Amino acid sequence: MKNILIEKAWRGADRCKNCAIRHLVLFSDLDHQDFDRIHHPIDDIDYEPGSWIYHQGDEMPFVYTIRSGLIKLIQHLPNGDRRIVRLLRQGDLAGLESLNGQNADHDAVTLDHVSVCRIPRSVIKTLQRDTPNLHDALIKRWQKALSGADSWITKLSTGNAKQRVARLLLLLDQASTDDSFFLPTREDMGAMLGVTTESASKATAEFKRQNWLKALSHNRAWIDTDELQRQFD
Amino acid sequence: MKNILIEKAWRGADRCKNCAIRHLVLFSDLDHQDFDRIHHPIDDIDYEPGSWIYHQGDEMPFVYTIRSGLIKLIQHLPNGDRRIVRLLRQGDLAGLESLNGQNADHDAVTLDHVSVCRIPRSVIKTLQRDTPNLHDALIKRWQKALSGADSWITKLSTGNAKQRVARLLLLLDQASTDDSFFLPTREDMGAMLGVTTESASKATAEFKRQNWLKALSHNRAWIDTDELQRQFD
DNA sequence: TTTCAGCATTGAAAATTTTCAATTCACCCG
DNA sequence: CGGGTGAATTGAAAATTTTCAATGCTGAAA
Repeated sequence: MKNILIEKAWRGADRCKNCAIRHLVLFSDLDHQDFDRIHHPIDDIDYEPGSWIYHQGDEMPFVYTIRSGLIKLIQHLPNGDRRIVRLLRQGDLAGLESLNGQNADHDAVTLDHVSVCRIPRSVIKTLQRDTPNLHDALIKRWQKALSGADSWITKLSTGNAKQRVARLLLLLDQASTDDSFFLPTREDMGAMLGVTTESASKATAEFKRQNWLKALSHNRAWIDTDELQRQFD
Repeated sequence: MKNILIEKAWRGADRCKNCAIRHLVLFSDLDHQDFDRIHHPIDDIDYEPGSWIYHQGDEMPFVYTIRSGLIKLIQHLPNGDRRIVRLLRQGDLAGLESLNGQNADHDAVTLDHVSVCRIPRSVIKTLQRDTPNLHDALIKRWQKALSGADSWITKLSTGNAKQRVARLLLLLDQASTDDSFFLPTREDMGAMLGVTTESASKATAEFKRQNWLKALSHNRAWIDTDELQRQFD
């Protein structure tokens, strides 16, 4: 049994070396020698849309590199209110707080089909001791998460409902590689913006009427970025 | 001239060794040998209330450990709107983004009398190469900043104006060591909560009428935490 | 093809927030 | 002690958002 696990571990680290998106993920700067230090299984996992990766309060033995797809981080208030506080996409890390031994700060829920690479905390800890490159990579993730959180406050939690929806659409569009982008449900939009589902819907519908937003296939949309920017900046 | 600077540098590092709040600041885990690596001046600086420590967009050659006092981080939107996105207090780091070579993400403005310890980025970079302890300390600061940002979103940017004001007061009270706490201006409260100055004022005044909030000396207040929690949680 | 379930949209009334214009308050200064 | 200044508070009207209920739309299942 032990052998099987170790075998799996090595396969895991080997996969990392040849990972197609390695330049985007956590191990981009490691060299071959570094990989040889990894003695714990790193697994690729796929999730259906709407899957819970972990729950707020869970113990966190893993950190997750997102290979593809979109994840929402939900935080609950004692009174039952909840906000989506961040979206994670390719190259981001979910469960950063595990590295400090903390329990999960959020629910992590997939918005579409998501593929992650699940890394035991112990692997990070081990590598951290000897590979400065990993430090830098981690610091960069932390920095990115933090500036994401800041702009979530200034862009998505400030101004009236239409402004917020416009800024959310612009952010989603900007983060997308092609010219369409993921359009969340109105309920999720509301939870991101701190407004009701109906308010999110009213703003969205208004933008559609103005032809500033066009729904394409399921969950995908296009926007007139210039016009939205001009109107709501 | 060079000698003067180096002399100053040694004095700086020496001060750190004997710093009264060293357990709270960035260098808590360094040993004597580590301090000997510091060859750049670390200065103690005091600021009057309302001083700008740096401006959004500034190049950032320093990171600042807060020894005492309270700092607001302000972020501006292109349209001129602005939000206070975080408060920093003893032991927190301002200008984290400097460590990635980025320009300042915020204005940092003192709310009361503030004393900081200004550390050149180069010192951190140098120490980082050789002292794993500093890594951990940095990671912890980042983690704290991030979870602060998250709860800013869920607690201070969600719900109606009264709820937000109540949660802000509870946070300020909780962070305080004695039984009074720093009560910001209504304008700053508004900028923290994403509501107008008047809305912040109306909620605050209402709490005073209910005797859930009492203004003490200038800028200091007391709250009935149980009652505020029960009412607005 | 029809039906159904789950979103999305809409409308109207109620509630909240903003806006704008006074006051009022607290404190500093001469 | 009186005046003056900046912040805080208040009130009323306008604007926005929520609430609640109804209706529409779309894709998947039968």
